[in-house]
Amino acid sequence: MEKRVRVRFAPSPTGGLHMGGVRTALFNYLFAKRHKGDFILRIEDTDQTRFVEGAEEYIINALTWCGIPPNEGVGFGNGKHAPYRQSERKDLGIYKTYAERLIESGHAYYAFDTSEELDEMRKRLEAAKVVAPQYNAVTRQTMRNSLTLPEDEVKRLLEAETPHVVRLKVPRNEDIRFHDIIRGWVVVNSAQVDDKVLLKSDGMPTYHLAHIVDDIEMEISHAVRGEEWLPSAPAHILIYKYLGLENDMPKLAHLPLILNPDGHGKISKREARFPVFPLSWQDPREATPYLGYKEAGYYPEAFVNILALLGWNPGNNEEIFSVDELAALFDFERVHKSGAKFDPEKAKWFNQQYLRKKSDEELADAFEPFLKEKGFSVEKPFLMAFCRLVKEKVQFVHEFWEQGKYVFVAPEAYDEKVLSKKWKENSKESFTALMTAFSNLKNWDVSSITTCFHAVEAEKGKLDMQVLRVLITGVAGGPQLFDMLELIGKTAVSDRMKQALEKLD
RNA sequence: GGCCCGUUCGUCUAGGGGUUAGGACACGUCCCUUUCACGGAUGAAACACGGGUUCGAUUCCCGUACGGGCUACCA
Repeated sequence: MEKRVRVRFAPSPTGGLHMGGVRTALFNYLFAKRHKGDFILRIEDTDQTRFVEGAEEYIINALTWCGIPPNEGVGFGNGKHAPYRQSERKDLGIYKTYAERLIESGHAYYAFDTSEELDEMRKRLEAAKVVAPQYNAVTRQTMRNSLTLPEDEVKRLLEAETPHVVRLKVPRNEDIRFHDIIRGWVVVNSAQVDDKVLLKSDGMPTYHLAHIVDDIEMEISHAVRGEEWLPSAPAHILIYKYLGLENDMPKLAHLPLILNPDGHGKISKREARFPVFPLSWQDPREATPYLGYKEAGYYPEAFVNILALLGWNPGNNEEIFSVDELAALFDFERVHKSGAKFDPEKAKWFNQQYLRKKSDEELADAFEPFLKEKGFSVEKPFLMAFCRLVKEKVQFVHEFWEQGKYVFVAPEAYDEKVLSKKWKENSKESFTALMTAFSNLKNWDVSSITTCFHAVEAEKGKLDMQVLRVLITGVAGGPQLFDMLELIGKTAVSDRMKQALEKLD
């Protein structure tokens, strides 16, 4: 019988959760949904030195904003496997029990080496032209551990509470073979694996031990994580094996990384030319906050959509998917092996697709605060009409201002390019006639404006619409002109034309 | 350096032993439009290289190159 699908997202609270992390969370969420399983948030706070205030809360908020909330875990309700913070689980003695099991079966040992001694060992090896110095089957024989020290000495050190770690005893030369859902079979020789620290001298487990213990205890069915974990997977396989849990271990899936658009490497927060965090992140150690996708004007649906298509796609030409649609389609079979460079331009396009689906009312409500900030306040129906007109031109709500501010403010300058090309000898006369005709109009709506415009043209000859646009708005482009005129209003249009015609000869 | 993973247009990708190698973003052109967009059409643009295997390889295998990851008492 297949195990119930239970997956986890297990970040460490060492900073803001960036988009790579969100993508990992997303794939976990999607997979859980698809199989009607559980999605768990576990906080891996085993490194006290890297703990960052506010990070955990940020992670919870970010997942919530993205619309991919876990249904179990820190911040999302306790299941029967609480607690979900590793620091709390450590206090329960969970990890120590497993570490002791490994020691008893001879697969782990105590090591008393100080960090100075470890440094010395590395230096010595480097001097001897060893390219990758590591604590392993060979070097452990020269170090101070329960494998080299006399039994009574070890006992004495332990009783004296001498600082020590517990290390995994990795065999010297043994092929470790494991299966990854995305990558297939991977084989690594144990000579490449060092004797990983399982329990640190402060009593905390390392990631390597802790995640295995928790995945087992929490009945995790699939361990889905970033590709950066692939090299340590062989050590993890060994731990499962030595614990006798090979058959209970979760299936492994290592996700491809999200890479920087132009430069190299995985995406980093320093890149700064586009947001890397879902929500703005203020690191307590830094002065300036990082802008998030939310603050940049992205819809969470768009953000999630973008992320979903980085390293996965449904196999057809469709690109716009809601989270629910993604969940119905998602499959590790279709997850790529190679990393994907993130394209900020396409990200904007995605947001535009979602913006266009919004109603005029939603857009008006969203834009209102921006307008207010600029010092304007208008009736809702007016703002809705405004949004209807301008929405085709924007990718973000805040762009409504830049793209349509002339509806609210009379222009101070007029597009030189258009005027130098299209402003003719008789332009002033014809547009003055148009202005007069406009001011005599009884009804101020698109059809009256259109009729009036044509009537003046019949009398005075062709009137250039782009010139008219420039006279009213100052700029060469914008939404449907006559609709704009209607919106701006008869009085304002007349005033603006008058002002413009006075400035132009 | 070592180990591991990868490699289709600039980017995200579809495809897969025989295809005019498809789509999307960005870019160019045209149509629609008395303005501006949207929209539509269209163009340029890719199988990293070298060896195999095969009647045939972009697709399978091996090398090379390139890219990425890891190489901590960090995750």
